[in-house]
Amino acid sequence: MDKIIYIADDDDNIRNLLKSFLEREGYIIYGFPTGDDLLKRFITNPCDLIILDVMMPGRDGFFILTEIRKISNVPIIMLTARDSDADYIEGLNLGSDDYFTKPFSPIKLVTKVKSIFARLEASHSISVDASDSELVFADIKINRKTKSATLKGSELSLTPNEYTLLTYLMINSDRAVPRVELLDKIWGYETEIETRVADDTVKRLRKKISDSDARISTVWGYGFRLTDKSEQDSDEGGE
Amino acid sequence: MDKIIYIADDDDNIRNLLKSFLEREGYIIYGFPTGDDLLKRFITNPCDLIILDVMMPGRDGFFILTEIRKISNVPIIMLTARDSDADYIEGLNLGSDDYFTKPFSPIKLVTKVKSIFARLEASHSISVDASDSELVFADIKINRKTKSATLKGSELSLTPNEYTLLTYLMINSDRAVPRVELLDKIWGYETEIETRVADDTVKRLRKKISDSDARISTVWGYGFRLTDKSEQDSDEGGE
DNA sequence: TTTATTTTCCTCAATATTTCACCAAATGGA
DNA sequence: TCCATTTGGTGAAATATTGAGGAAAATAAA
Repeated sequence: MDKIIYIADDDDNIRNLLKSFLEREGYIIYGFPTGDDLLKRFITNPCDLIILDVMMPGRDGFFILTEIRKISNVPIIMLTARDSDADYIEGLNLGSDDYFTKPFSPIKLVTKVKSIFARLEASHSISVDASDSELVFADIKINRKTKSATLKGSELSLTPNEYTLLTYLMINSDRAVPRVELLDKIWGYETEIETRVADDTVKRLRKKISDSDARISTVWGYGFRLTDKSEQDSDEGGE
Repeated sequence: MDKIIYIADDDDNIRNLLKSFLEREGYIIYGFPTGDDLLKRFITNPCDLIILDVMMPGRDGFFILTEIRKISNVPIIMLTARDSDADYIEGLNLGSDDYFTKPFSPIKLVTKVKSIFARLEASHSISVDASDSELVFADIKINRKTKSATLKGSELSLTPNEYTLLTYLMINSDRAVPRVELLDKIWGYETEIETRVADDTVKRLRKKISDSDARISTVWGYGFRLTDKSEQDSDEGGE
């Protein structure tokens, strides 16, 4: 019911325009001036649909689209000022659900949004957002709606950075995450900056989840990876 | 059912023409000679639809349109003597729902008005009174029809802002609500403004519901969330 | 108008969080 | 083995966020 939609567009007018039209339909809208802002927020607070402008300061809509597609299959609608087939194809290939060329009719976009949700409902995929809102790894659970994390059922009190970092590691628990990627996604450092903030946060996080079966293991010279103690016994308690 | 429509146009003939056509459809019509008059009235007495002439003495229709859009999503139809694409685009971008160029057919305008209302009805939008008129969380009840709140059965006397804030938190009791969302939805601040009015209202509200099982807990660096003292151990939201 | 109520602003204090500096320990390569 | 580099630990400094009290401003009521 309360579908949440994120919009990234550097043009305030467009953002507010879409916002007012979509809010009138009962959706909850958040606007972001850049795709990076949206992406960062999406990691900790997934939404039900995304509207992305292609031309934006910072990294463009196609880049953000691919980044989001790595971690979610949330419906994405692209907006562009240009009207070339190449763009259209690229957007669709990268995984966008639809494509609007500016200037566009807000009414039509609203209609599209509604039809996307209707399609999802129809395919009775048991509430798309529900599956996204809870993350589980070993004995750790994260409820992204309430922004809370629990370890063996009891509340883990995490700070904002710790929460975001753990969330990101859990989304990507199938791979090792490079340190620069964490600095990019969580701290927004796009260039290589000499900083150990990520290590600091990992350090504190490790302390807080020390009772867990999950651990944040170091990938030397690269980054970190979530691992599960109980699945490690191949070379420990083997005998 | 009795939809109220405001019309701003400096031309008496147009106003009366539209008035008679729309009244014949059962709508209640108020005419204003300038957009400023309409805006002033709208602030205290919102209506269900607005028809705005672009060319008017005082501030023009586009200006009034943006002003209204800051505070409301009410459908707006623009009228203009000019017939340029630029106008059309600007009107749509600023958030008008449709656009008529003088001279226009009153019949078509009536049709448009009806279709706008039909669309709103169809989208079963979460109009304030639509779904649940009564909200309950722990020992707090809110009756949205009478705009009253009770705690363990006895009347809670809330000020307008407190009432709105509590209502919003109760509607969204399944999730943490960011501060910016409150500022947007309740105070209408679209951009990020350095203000602590939300905290102030939360402060006063907390004092008033201090005897309740419900509490407004802060989500550090993010916002607030309604929680229930009596079920602190496991708080898995349904969705 | 005056008065009462409500809202916002302001400042300070109390916390919570993040970052940094320094050094010890661990790692991988020659 | 040594050496350069990376990582982890401790603790303290620098930042940020929130809460409380009360004053000022705005709003509504009388």
